[in-house]
Amino acid sequence: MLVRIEPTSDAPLFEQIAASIRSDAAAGRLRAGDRLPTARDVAAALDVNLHTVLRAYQDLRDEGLVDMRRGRGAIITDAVVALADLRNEIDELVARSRHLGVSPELLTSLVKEIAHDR
Amino acid sequence: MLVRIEPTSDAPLFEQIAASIRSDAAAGRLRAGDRLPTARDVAAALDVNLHTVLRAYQDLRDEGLVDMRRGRGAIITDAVVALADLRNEIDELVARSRHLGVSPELLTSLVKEIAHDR
DNA sequence: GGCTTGTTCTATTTGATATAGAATAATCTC
DNA sequence: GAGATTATTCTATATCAAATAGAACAAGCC
Repeated sequence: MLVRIEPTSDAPLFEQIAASIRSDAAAGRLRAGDRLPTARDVAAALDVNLHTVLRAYQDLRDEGLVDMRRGRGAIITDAVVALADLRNEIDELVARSRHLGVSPELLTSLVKEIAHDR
Repeated sequence: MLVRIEPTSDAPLFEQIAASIRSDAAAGRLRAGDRLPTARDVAAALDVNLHTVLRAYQDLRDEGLVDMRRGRGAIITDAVVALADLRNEIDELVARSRHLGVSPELLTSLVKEIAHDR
């Protein structure tokens, strides 16, 4: 499994790392029970600090996508199944939003608000 | 029109202001051509800095939801129509996501990534 | 001309980001 | 059980972006 970051992107490193893994999960390239590479390995491979990778992993844990334990590493949870199910619907929503001329920023902001309300 | 902020929320003020207006727009409480209260009025009413309100307004402009010009103020664009159309679909996606046990954070992150990709 | 309104400039404070080192505790392997 | 592995926690620091703030400016309106 390969974690990718964009050196030109202005998004924080830890967000890029998390996004890379989220993306793989939603695309079906990661399955429940799969182990992520250890934070130390990723840090070495990308030449970033261990804490930066762990911050990304912890965000993924907060989202419920991975399970973490010391000595064992980070493991993809069952949430990945639901995620793959949702993926098509998200694609459709994004496509429809684009067709209506609604900007990605506006769509994203609204989904965020509605998802967190109540 | 009433702009609301949550003093207890840890979300930035400008985001709360933008969210309040976005929410009104998506719910149909704002229509194309409607004028937002002037930034100075909102700043006075909420007792926040003028720049904080303008930052919120400028974000809404970047999203395409309002049109701004000096001397005239901030006016809701046609994008509000598409937004009301999308609202139901977003509600459904959020409901389905919740039913599948996917956290709001994970859903939001994924929508953001998919909407901004390509 | 005078008022209103967003825009721009400069400045400061606060918080997030990223890095670093070291100690710790749970888990696995042999 | 011994040792290695791995995430966790703690302290610390340098850098950069976010957020707030005051004042002057320029476009639009009556």
